[in-house]
Amino acid sequence: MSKPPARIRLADAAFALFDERGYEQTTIDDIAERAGVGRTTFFRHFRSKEAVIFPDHDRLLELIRDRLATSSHRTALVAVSDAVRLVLMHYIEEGDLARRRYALTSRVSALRDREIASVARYQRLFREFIAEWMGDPTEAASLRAEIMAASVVAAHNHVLRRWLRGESADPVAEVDEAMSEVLSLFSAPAGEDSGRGGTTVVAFRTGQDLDTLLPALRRLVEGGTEASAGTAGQRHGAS
Amino acid sequence: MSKPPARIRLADAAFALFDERGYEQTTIDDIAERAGVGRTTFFRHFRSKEAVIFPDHDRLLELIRDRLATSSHRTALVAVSDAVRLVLMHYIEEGDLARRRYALTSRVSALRDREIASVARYQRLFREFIAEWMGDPTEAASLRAEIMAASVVAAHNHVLRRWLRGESADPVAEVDEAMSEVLSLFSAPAGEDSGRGGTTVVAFRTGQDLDTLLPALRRLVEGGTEASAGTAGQRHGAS
DNA sequence: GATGCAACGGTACTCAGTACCAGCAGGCTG
DNA sequence: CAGCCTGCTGGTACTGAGTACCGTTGCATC
Repeated sequence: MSKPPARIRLADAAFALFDERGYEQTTIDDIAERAGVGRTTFFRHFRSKEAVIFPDHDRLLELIRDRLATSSHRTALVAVSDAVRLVLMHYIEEGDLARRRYALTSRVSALRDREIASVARYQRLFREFIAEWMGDPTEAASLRAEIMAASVVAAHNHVLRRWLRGESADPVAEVDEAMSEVLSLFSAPAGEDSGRGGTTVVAFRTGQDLDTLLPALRRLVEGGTEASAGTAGQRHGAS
Repeated sequence: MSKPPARIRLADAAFALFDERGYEQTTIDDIAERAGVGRTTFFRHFRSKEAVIFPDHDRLLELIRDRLATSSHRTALVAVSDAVRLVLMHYIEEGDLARRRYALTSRVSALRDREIASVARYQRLFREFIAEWMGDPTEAASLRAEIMAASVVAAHNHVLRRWLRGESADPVAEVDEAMSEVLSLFSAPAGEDSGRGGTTVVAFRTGQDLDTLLPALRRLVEGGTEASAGTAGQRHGAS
């Protein structure tokens, strides 16, 4: 029975001790001692005490970056909502470990903050990707990119946390659903793939009744391209 | 010329030293020494080194909580997008101090993480408020609350950061615009305040042409309440 | 056997944060 | 005036995270 490598022993010892006495009550010396290694060895394998719990967020971030770089989706939002699945998959593969980590981060605010900071890095990556993809440097587009990224991340986190709490049997299906919810939020009122025979109706409110604005509606539908939306109502955002 | 209180002197000294040598290169002893007080006094006024830079996030959070508790808006989203203005106002009142802090948080990742954690607390508050307000414990509603909170916060941060970077002359007007952008995202396809004489058109795509679905449209508009949306198209989310 | 290399353990240090104790000014009461 | 309480202060000593450096051991290679 050869001992498992030090890195594994350290992680195991850390989780065990965190469970037994709590995070703050456990020192690096405690962990190293239980793992049967020196204190120095701990820091050789993990940059910090927190890093034992979040080992490969950096790697995951790189994975996502690659996925985005090589993705060929029709819209930036689809590409992003595809890439974010990598995170979910990663957690699911970790299985029980991810849940133990969740139990810890729920109790220890320092760890929760650290987790949040990691998530913010994904979100930033997404925001930059979307903004670049849109190639529209206006303020409105930039705002929209920000909201899109935030929505995707929020939806993902929602599903992830449900799964971590054991409230979801099929997180993959749920994340699909959540992403389509997000996509529908931002689906452009007109344009995109219009002119393929269907009808796209723009959502708006107006003081006029239906018959009054019907001509404008008809003009919009038959016009095909987005062009003259001014007559029918004020447009919000959207490409 | 009597000296300003220790708390002020400490904050001034801290900012000055952070600018001169950087955040990590400045020790608490340095700050205390320049402020002309003992090390102990520093920790009496600020819980930690980071807290010198983010003095009153807790107070602000309470302010927002109160605002939400006493607000009487028509929808949760309006209440939240109103409450988030408190944050913007607070920063604007701080003026140049807020900008110096921003310059610091941009460079020092530890501070950036801390800032992000604070923002996450607002977002959580908003999420809980919206979820409670909706009173709908279903999964879909919970997801929607999460996305709403994230969108409001993202929109706010976008405007705030623009102002902090000196790119915005009128952040108050911009935040109004940004919030109305968010509101329009989530404006319910039907219902809410219909039947008051205006017209609310539902956004959807369909394979049929406009004339075919016009009767259904008309029925929706005249029906007043939300009821039979099924005939016209598939509905997404919403109350 | 000599060489290079990778992982390890130990010591000593800096610095953030905590705990505890002691001084000192001002206001209040007897 | 004396005594006392209170708020603010400074000092000292401690714990624990994280860093730097050095010496050792084990192992493979030439």
